[in-house]
Amino acid sequence: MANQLDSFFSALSDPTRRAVVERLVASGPQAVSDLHSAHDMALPTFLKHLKVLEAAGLVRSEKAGRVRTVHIEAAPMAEAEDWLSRQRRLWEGRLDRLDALVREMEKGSRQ
Amino acid sequence: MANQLDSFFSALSDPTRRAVVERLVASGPQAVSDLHSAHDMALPTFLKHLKVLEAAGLVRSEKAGRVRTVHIEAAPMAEAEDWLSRQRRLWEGRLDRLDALVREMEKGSRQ
DNA sequence: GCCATGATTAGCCGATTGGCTAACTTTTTT
DNA sequence: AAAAAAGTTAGCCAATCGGCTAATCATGGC
Repeated sequence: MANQLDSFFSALSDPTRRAVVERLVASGPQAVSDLHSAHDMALPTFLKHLKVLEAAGLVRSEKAGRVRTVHIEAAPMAEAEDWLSRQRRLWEGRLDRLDALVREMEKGSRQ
Repeated sequence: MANQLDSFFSALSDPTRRAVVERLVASGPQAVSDLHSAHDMALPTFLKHLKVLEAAGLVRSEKAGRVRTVHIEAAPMAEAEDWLSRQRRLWEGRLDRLDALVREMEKGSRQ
């Protein structure tokens, strides 16, 4: 995937993966099988989701013995949030200017 | 797509579609072919992207004569932004509690 | 009335996605 | 040493995605 935003948004477009992120944020680092236990799918399928999250940089993991522990990497989420809020601010700016224009026109037509 | 967030994030995971959103936010409503002119792909391909955006509720369009004009629908973007910022706040809250715990432990070990 | 313009529909194609099972490896536990 | 637990790898499958061309429809200008 070319852009960072591509893989971030794409990773978050799946409800299983958002649930994993939510759980890691809410309850801290978890083992793969603990995370898996909340989802009704085969483990290899679930592992693929984790790999997508890891490839997007949203999550990291370390293996100790036979247990792999996964934790959130919150920083990249800020990037997506920034994009969205930048668009929102631009959009609100447009509305303000439109507003001003309307007021200007009303003032003009008032005499 | 089941969830609203699914289709929002999925719609925004493509650079062409983000570019369309950016342009509509920055420059206001545009005709389909005006939007298309900025992208090096066949018109039917581009139309599919617009349909994805429209299905996600990020964009609306009206046809007048033979021209279809597309405009942004900013409200749904707030939903994705909210999800992200909620996660960030929860995450920061965890960090704060962790911080407090570390300070507590340091205080304990100090005598 | 005809032609150009703007958009749309239908259908093809290869790559990716999200699911599965089966088989295997590595580490603990007994 | 054997068995159980935790992951991992390989490979299959159907559905979706993002691209294309060709053909069609609808409207506007001449």
